[in-house]
Amino acid sequence: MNTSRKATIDDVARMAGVSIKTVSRVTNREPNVRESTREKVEAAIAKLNYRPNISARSLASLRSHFIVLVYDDPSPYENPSGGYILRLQQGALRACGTANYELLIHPGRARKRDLAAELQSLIERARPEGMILAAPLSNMPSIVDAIASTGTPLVQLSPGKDSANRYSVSTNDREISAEMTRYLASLGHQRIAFIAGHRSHKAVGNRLLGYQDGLRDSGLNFSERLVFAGDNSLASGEAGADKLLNRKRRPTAIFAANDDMAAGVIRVAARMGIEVPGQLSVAGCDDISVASHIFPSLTTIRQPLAAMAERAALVLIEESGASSPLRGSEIFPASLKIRESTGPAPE
Amino acid sequence: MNTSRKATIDDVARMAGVSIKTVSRVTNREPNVRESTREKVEAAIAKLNYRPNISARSLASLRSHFIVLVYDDPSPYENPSGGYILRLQQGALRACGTANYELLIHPGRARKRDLAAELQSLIERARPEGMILAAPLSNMPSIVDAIASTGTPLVQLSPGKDSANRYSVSTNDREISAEMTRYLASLGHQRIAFIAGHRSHKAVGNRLLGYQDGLRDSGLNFSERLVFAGDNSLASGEAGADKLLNRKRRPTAIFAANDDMAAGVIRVAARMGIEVPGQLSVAGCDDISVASHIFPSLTTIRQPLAAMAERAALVLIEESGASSPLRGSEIFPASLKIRESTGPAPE
DNA sequence: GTCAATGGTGACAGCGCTGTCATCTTGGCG
DNA sequence: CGCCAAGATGACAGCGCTGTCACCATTGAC
Repeated sequence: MNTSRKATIDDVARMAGVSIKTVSRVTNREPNVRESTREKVEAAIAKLNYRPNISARSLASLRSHFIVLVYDDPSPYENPSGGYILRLQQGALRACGTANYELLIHPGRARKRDLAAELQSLIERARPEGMILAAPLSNMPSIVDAIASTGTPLVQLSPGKDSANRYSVSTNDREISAEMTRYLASLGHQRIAFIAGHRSHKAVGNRLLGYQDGLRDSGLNFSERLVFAGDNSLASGEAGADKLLNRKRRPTAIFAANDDMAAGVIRVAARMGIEVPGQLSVAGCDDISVASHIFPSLTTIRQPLAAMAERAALVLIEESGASSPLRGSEIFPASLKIRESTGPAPE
Repeated sequence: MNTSRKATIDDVARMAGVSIKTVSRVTNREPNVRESTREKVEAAIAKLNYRPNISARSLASLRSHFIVLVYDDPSPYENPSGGYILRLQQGALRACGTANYELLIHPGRARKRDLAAELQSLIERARPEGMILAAPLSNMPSIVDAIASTGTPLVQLSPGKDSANRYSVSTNDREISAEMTRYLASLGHQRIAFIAGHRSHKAVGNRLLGYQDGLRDSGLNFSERLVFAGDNSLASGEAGADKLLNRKRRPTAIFAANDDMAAGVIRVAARMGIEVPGQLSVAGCDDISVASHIFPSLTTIRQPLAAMAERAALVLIEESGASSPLRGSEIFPASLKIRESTGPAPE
């Protein structure tokens, strides 16, 4: 439309016949503006197509109107299946969109020594109003402390210790993993193996506990020999499957702590000519896109990632300005997603 | 460390015994600063751990020091495999990182009527220095024009018409698709089917042309009957496979215009008991994470998406401030990624 | 009818930086 | 040794907005 200069608050004020402060009050929904005045101002805003300049606003108010989502930059050889992060982004963006905030995404490399310093620098330069920290970064004390020390409100997307002075949004990993295990047991499986994830990922650790709970609930014994220590990667899932499926009494079900590893199991089974789910049931966790794209499609656990991230962003936006540090925790329950890869145990 | 007030340019100037303008010169790498002065200032910057405030800088300079990456928000039922976008993000972020820029990601819904208005509003509020538009948004004139009308530098991540006053970074879709087709022909395949993508996606359209080129190069005839019109989704790949594989003389190779559809073909083949690649070769395009996670892993075309986005960001950063509008185009060649899903034609 | 209490509004000083322009140095050269 | 151009530096006015505080206009209580 117009390539000319953008309207400023002065233009609006002049047109509406009020002071710029009153315009500011209207755009910020502050109280104490007479209805008729508000309407005049809003008309001028509409006519001029005025948008407050974000930089000026941030500078003047010390509120930047944006938050940062930080996650571990998935290195190509580790976990290229981006469903996880994308869903987090979607959720956070949803919250930002309705509140007129912007989202800065910031992939950090957990392996990098100075990620903490890097984040501090980002905070100092840009002054975000809050940060959302995704797992596994959210489990790393050095990162968490670095952010906390700047006073930036922080929401961790991982199980939080209630004691801590933090806010955390997480899912019921342990309970839902127990449920998955019980589900497999209810199909008649007696030897249910588990491929565990990387140690540093706390949520993934909880899944092992849930697996054990589920076995106990179903009257099955836990055996170390049915657990393989993976590292979240497809390759480690294949390695685990190789080992577990070549045992003399092989498991009839394998529950992997994430979908990448479960996909690895399915690949090995296909290569070995083991029918899934006829001879082997496979379950994963996370419901990343791969889960529904492979054959047989993967029974898995769907975490409400987008909802969790949305909530995290909302907490930051709402509490922004509050003086007391954020604390508390919320659990968003996950659900089983039964697909093709699980079925009754073979005779 | 310090929870106290952040250092400002005044603090640095005072400590270094120079004016704030000189500090500004140093942080912006402007010429005409004596070496010894520069060192004094840098020492002060280091000691105070000073970082220029982004908002203040944007406000004063009208340069926001950030660029926006806009892409079509993948609706859950359309293409949940985020490898595409994630790789674009990685590339753009790489360029931003080295240049000390920030990246704002902005998923828009192509289906939404007012995406153009939404982007204009974003531009007016935040004044990005440039925008990177990913396909298929980059093919939509309404979007492109809306951005162009604001004067914001724009790089399209899709084949550009040379005539246009735009900058585009794209890949050699047509040529590489021809190469894939020739590769399949070289394996002895005579009936090579093609599952086309959604019309609106220009790059995907080019792949059909490439397929035809490849057939011709290999002395094979093109037949409409071997082409199925998909829509980029897994489901449409399954539908295409269903149709193609139930023909009396079924194809021995299927080349799908993207990996989601190729994954669909593999799923259908597995369900029908057709061996891949023994009885059917399958090739995809994009090399999203799914490609390597399924069994058999997918032969596909790998586009240098990250490199393309990195280049796009770099163009914007470098040209930012230039008065003449950005124009030109670059081609980043893709490569075949031969994996398990293709093999010699059956007898 | 007077006086507080409250609601509504505006003047003005920054927020931390960069652009402009004036001023002061320096070094090269006749 | 003096002069001038180029190099180096600083003073200062904003960028467009919000926070503070002062002020005026109502209103209701007495």
